[in-house]
Amino acid sequence: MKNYSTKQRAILTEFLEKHTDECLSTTEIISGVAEHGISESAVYRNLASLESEGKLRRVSKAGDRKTYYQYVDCCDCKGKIHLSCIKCGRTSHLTARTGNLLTENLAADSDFLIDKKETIIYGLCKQCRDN
Amino acid sequence: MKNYSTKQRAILTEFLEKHTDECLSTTEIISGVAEHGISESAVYRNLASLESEGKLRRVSKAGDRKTYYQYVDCCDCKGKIHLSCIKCGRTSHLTARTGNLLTENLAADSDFLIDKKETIIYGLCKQCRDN
DNA sequence: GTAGATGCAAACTTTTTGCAGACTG
DNA sequence: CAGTCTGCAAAAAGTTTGCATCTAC
Repeated sequence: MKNYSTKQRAILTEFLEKHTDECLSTTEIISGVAEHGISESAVYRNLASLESEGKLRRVSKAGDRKTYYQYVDCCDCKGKIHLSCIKCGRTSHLTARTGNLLTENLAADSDFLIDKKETIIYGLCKQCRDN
Repeated sequence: MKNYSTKQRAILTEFLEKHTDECLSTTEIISGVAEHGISESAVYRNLASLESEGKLRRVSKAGDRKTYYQYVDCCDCKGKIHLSCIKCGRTSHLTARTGNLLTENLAADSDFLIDKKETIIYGLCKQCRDN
């Protein structure tokens, strides 16, 4: 079963790429692309397919019952662990050095093999901490 | 608005404590306590309240659209970062040493203040990696 | 031409809410 | 007694699915 490149999939992907490293709720995505001509069901089907391809990650926020998605297919993200601010929602990346050190320590301490793509470190970014 | 200690809240808490560090879906929780006499709505209300007290964390699993909950109020969990195996679902803890090192590196690299309670590191545990 | 994808509407599932009665402190 | 919580049933929200039609390759 291969993917056809349809207009709808392109619109959705373009929208997600514009919002790389932001967490978007399903509702936001649906209404964000609706005007360009995609039905709700096509959005759901494409989100599921992008997720299974590993280009999209579903995340949940504390104290909020909605489903959020984050596009993680950009080259910046490759092999990097995400940092996500619980206050402003913005995402950045762990430096390779600290990431590698963590990977090594996890292996040494607990024989645990980290999945960098799935892991998100939550906390406060510099700006939000200062305010 | 203070919490009354009701029979239902006690049943739910006891159930969750029995499954510390496991991820339970809402459905599993509801059916797990139903026989002891709690309505679905009371479960939802108590889950929400435990979550807002920080005793419970909502998590989502890749490729699965359900909502999961993890009880993080046990003393073992205090101040420790969780490791969660994406294959078997079991959870363990990052050693204090590696946790502190990570905290320091995050502060030094990115001025990022980690929230240990919210952060989950995903990957493969020793057993699952070997099989 | 065929495998896939889409839109729509209906079916489901999950979660929230209103309300009267029951319980806690 | 006042403030909360519970169960139930109804409502709302979120997600999936069947089907006829359309599109990509």
